[in-house]
Amino acid sequence: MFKLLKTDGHTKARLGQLRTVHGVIDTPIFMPVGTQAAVKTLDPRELRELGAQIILSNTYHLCIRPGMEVMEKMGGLHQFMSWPYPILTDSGGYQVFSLAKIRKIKPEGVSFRSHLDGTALFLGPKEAMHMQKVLGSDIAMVLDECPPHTGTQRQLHEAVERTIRWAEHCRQQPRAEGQLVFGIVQGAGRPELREQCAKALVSIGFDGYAIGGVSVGETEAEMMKAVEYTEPFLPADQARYAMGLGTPAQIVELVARGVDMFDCVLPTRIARNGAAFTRKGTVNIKAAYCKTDPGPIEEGCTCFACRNFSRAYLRHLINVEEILALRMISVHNCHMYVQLMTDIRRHIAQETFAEFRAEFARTYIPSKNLRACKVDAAE
RNA sequence: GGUAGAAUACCCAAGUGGCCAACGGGGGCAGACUGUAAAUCUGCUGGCUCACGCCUUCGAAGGUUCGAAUCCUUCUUCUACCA
Repeated sequence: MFKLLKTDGHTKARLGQLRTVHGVIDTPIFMPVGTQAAVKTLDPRELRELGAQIILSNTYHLCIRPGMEVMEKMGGLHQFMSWPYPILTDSGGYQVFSLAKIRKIKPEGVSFRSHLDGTALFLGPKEAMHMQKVLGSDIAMVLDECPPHTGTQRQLHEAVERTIRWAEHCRQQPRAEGQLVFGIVQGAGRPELREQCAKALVSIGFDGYAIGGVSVGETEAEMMKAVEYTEPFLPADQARYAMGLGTPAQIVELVARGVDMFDCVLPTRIARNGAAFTRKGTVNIKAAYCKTDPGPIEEGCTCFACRNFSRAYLRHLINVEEILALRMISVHNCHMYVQLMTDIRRHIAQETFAEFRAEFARTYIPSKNLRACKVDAAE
């Protein structure tokens, strides 16, 4: 259950705690993504050392491999992956949208084919909740429909209607002991749909509310708008979770808009592609200028990678394709995200969050792509 | 000493008269990545403008031809075999 400890005086930022079966987590919080029962390249000890309190995993992927029979026999996800701390599982709604090409949406769920071997699968509210019960996650997500943000008004409206209906069904399903269930607000960039969806979910009543349908190809400005259209309709005494977001700068902005929970593949994915997040922006460790750079990824960082290795060494490891490079940059990036959240919480507690936000916006240089979004936002 | 073969951009390597500034790899450089089908994907990689275009390249020097990396001559270097 969520406990709101403090609300920032100048922004909508909140300080809170969410009690789950496997422990209490502090919000605002970042959840590293462990889609297939592993945060790519990192082991539980490393995750714990860098400060991760909760991780995310994915029902769709675990359903395909190893399958729920295995998960059940192995005693659930925590035991299987040796992570005795909180876990949030996504329902698989996003995967159905993002990778199942041949899919048929029906009132009772989605039939589609596995991206691996084409096996015919069916995922409905009942299946999604049952699998998450088997997994034994601390927080289960309802099955939602996440349409492309470019959808027509009618498509988006239907997706919202279906998402609400499925949410009702999910709510009625049996769940694991103490498992929290979060509803997911859809509605793309349409204020009226966001409002409709949020209100309907709140009236059903969930343990927390997620804002979905973001980071699906829209601009940063549109993404912020989607959150702004949704947040006012979410209860203040419940956790709000922005699904799949975001960059460090976006997270700071979203916290200021009242979001408590985040997950994003960027820190781990970008790490494997040779780039690191710092408080000043991303650093491409592959880049030539790191060739003889004796400094750490980020000056002053206390993560294992920065305490021990130079950029020059990490760049070398990338060049010769040593796996250690991917692990160390993943350690750093996750540490950076987790540490950012710790700082955010401290600043909210000390009433200095507004200043922190302004300073961050001033000093963090986003990538070119995101800079384009900033220009977009200014218009 | 003789015979045969080979020399292509940073490296390997295709190309054997015009469609060649030259396939494809590698390497190098740059960019992308947002509820992970991602240790992935995309672009650039002779020079100048960096658009069109122009200029200099395929061991070296000559030659044949309207036109040569491609044909001929000589030279240089390397490889294999024979002495």
